[in-house]
Amino acid sequence: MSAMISRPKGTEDRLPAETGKWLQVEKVLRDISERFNYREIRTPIFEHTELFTRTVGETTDIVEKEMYTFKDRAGRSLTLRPEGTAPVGRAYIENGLHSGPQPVKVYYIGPMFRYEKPQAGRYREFVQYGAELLGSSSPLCDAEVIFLAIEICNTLGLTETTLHLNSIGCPGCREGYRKALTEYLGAREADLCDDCRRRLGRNPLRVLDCKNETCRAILAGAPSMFDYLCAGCKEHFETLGKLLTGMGMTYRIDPSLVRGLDYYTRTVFEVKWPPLGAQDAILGGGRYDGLVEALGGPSVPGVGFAIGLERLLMAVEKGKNPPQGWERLDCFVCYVDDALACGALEIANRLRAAGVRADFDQLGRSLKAQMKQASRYEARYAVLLGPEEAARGVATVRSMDEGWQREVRLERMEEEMLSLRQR
RNA sequence: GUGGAUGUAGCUCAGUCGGCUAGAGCGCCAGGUUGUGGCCCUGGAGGUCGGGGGUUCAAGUCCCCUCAUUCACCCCA
Repeated sequence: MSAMISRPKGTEDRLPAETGKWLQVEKVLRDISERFNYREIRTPIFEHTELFTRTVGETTDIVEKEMYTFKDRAGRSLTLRPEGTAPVGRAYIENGLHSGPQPVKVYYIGPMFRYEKPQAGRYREFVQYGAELLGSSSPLCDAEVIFLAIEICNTLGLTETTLHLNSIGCPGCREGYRKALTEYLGAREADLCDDCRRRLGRNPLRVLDCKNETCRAILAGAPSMFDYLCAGCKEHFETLGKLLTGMGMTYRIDPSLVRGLDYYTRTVFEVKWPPLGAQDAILGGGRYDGLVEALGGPSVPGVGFAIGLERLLMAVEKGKNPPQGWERLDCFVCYVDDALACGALEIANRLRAAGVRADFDQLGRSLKAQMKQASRYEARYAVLLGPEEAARGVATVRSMDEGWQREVRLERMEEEMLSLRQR
């Protein structure tokens, strides 16, 4: 045997035993999205690197150290997408969706890639579901998108979630706040942790969510973003709050919620599910009014969020109605000697054509072993085909659950299995 | 990038103070029943003890290095 090749760090094989659960969760996501009138969009897995450096931000962790960037054979710099919003913005412009009816409401499900050190709930290849609403700056949209997110969680049985909400203002008022914060922190620079001293020069807002104790103490007296919000941003935030409350939703205003992507404006939010442990944010999102323009399109606002499906699935499995993810086989066709293998294949194929989930032995095993296999597939029924029955044009149908068995004419087999399956 | 934990059969794990040919349960294959699954019984296959080096008469066990996995920090989904 040659040396074994293992999967790359931070990736996962999804085996048949679990893909059923994924399909179930994905189906819920699609159904709810369509009900909210979001349509699926599929964009490339890789994009020009600049798409992300321009929108996500040069100083963010994602761009600084987490991107899978490579040169193709023609020397172009490409990047495996680390997130889904910028590609949607690009596609929106490139396909002229801004010239069609607004708003544009889309969702996606697909793999994202970030070069991080893996741990529980964090992978280098992970799957995100995302919903994006472009073309309106109304807080109604923020509210709808957040409601959609919570609706997904509730439908999947995740009721103990907490919604964290904040406003980071527009570029205008954020600049004022940034100055004030930089000034305040600059005066206390010596007491900040190493990380925060570095952040101070590059991206001072990031100091806000530092967990270091002394940094937190310093931040307690720091100026608050809320005092610097312009009239428009303030009104937007307050209206959103009223809308959420009106929909019966509870949320926590969390001034430390900053989010690690530069394109966010005004609303940012996160939904956490504490039982998950360290990586307990199952979804996050916000408003991005400058994104489309930054990509060379018209000035079009947008708002959206993304769910990490691995985390969502971990939570759902710990939650109230975990997906079972395995469907029983309807019928396993057994044959008594090799000469009848062809007959078994024919019966199985006829059942399949009739819509019955059917299989038969392909290893030439003993009848006993075939029955065992039928058990392993959790088949509801076994069909036994022996020489005597074959000669008489019948086969034995056995209920694997109840143990009874009876003869059925071969030409009636589809009909019989279909009606048995109804029970 | 930093720190901790763990690497023994397909899976979950025992393996004492360094000492025979490295074990169990589950799973897999076969037989017990020449045409019948689950339960039970019997047998079988399956291991470079992550890899490399060192100490020793002797290493799964001790030491060093390395790789991988995992958890946490950072950050995020």
